[in-house]
Amino acid sequence: MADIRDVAQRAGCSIATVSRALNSPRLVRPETLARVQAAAAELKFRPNALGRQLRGERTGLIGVMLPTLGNPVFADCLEGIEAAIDGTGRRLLLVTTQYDPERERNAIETLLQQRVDGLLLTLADAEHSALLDDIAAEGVACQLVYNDAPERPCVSVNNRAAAAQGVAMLIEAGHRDIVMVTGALHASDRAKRRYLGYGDAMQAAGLTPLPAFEIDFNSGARGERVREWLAQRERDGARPTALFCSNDLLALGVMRALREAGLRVPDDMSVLGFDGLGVGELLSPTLATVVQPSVDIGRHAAQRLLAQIDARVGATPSHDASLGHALILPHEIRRGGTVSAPPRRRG
Amino acid sequence: MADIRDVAQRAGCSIATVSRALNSPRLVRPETLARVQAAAAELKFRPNALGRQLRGERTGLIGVMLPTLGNPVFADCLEGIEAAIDGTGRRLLLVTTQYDPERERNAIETLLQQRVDGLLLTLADAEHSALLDDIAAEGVACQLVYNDAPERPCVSVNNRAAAAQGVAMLIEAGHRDIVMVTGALHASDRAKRRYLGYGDAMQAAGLTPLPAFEIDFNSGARGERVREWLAQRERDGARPTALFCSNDLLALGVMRALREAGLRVPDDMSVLGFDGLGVGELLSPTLATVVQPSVDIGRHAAQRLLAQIDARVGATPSHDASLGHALILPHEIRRGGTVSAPPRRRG
DNA sequence: ATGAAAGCGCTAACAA
DNA sequence: TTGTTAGCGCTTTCAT
Repeated sequence: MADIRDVAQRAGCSIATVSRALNSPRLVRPETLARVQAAAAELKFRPNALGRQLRGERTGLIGVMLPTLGNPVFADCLEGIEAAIDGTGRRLLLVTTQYDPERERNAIETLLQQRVDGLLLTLADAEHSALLDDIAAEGVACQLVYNDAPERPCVSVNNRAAAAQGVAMLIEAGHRDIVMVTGALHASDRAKRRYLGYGDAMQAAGLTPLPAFEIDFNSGARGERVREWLAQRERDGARPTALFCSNDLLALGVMRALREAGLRVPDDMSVLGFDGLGVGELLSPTLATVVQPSVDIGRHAAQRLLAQIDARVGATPSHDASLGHALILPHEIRRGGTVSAPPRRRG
Repeated sequence: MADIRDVAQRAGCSIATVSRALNSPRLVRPETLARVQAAAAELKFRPNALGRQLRGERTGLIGVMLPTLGNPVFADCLEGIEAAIDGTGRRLLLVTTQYDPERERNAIETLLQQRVDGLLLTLADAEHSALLDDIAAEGVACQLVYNDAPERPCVSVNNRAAAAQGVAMLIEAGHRDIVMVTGALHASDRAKRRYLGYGDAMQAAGLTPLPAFEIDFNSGARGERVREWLAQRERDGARPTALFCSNDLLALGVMRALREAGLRVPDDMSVLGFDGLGVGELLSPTLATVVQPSVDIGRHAAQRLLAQIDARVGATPSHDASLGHALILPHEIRRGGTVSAPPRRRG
């Protein structure tokens, strides 16, 4: 593989000139430029980014850490990120963590070793993460994605308020027995906030919040679990009329379980999701959900990160103060076919 | 940021010893090792991967290029890739191309400049891509993903046979008027092969293959297009009874358009997809589709790539000959609720 | 078991 | 406008 020296030799100039010809063509005489370009082409010279990165101040690398790509909400966000960095000459280093805090630690360390210019992270729990302070201390640009930690640089929706609004919509539709279904609550700060929002809405309507129904997100036997739980509630005469699922994927799984249990949505049970996955609109009935602008979340986070990185040039740390706090994007309630008035009371 | 020299100084040894302590601890006296580790910890030393990569033979970087993450089929594949490289100490450099051949060129060039050890690619059209020969000539390990190019190193299903089998299933169900719906045919070699498979199945049953109905995948007004087309066919008295969509996402969009046009699936029109997206099983009716093992495709491709990379150590090029051809994974027909017998003939 | 020294490929002063 | 040169941080012979 030809290196810059080979090109210099072939073009009959010094390596400095080659470097200039490639990076600042205007600093070199047209004739020389042409010779260099010709030489480079003939030798199929491909600049080694590592050399440049090692030397320079920036690598052009952005580290992205997400829980999983199996949930389209994150894939969508990543599309937004890609869109934002497109044309900036940056590249993405991607890691997924499967919601595992230890993997989060390792991943970040790895990204930092690669000397990324900045980090875009979704953490399992942003509140209790000492990682963030470390990162801040390193002086590496960083934006959280989806985590809404008021005091941190992040881009998200207001999960609590959004959830509350969604549940309020259920209440308005006439529901009083509403249960929130979620993955392991301790594993996600977003789920926790959404549960708080659920509580807010219930109380605001004079209703008593019920304990969340937690099901292991990774378990294959989710349907089974849901059916058991339903049967149990049935026996207790306490079957809810509406389910608020902490995310759309979960909602889809729950709906399937309901179907298998012989319950119709929304006639026997209303279902509300959270995320606003595109597929939700393609179903029939369409999935009612709290929509967060995933692509925009990614896009904005990336834009803020880039601004933060650029600001680091000779700017005082306080200069990017505006990027140091949360950017809360608007959510939206998507009324869908999976929510209707509750069935008339049995008995 | 502390560098290896700082650590050496603090530990009272040379930088060579620090390097050894970090990379081959057994080559250094336990006492020295301890001192180095202590020094590294105290200084929060973080090895600079760029230095190592520039010096060494390998970067540990894998370049991944996919059309989009908006289609879960690729996100799933990426999950498989991640799973395969997990624990190997490699990192992923990710780029999406939106099916744009020019972006493909640039992306690959970029990845090569970063000196990735290997490439995992899904190309718009693998057959007519000179890129691949270039890459092969560079001596960079490379596996195609999803593209089934018999003579290339790739991992995929047999798109033609799989499509034929899916269409055969429609025929068995009693359909004779079957149209294939697809994005721009010229933009994807997979769509082309699936159309060939459609033709195979039709002819095998003594039926005449019909021209494909191509709709712009990126257009927002897809529903409108579908409705127009349907109306047209209606006027001609040639409305098909079944639609074979070249992928599941398209199938979902088409189903929505059908619904909006007042047609019921499967009562008025059967729909068959291709991909086997997980969400397809959650719908009701469940989406009938030709399932490809996306996660496994990714996983296998990554595994083969790693093997190829490892083989490059002092092995003759012919050694990885076994990785130089296609790996065709089994597909599967998922019978779903969106396919039934055709409605009785009108009139 | 450890150290000295030579680069990996590139950029950016500094000189000319 | 161009060339010389000194590294960026690390690994790896080759000595000791």
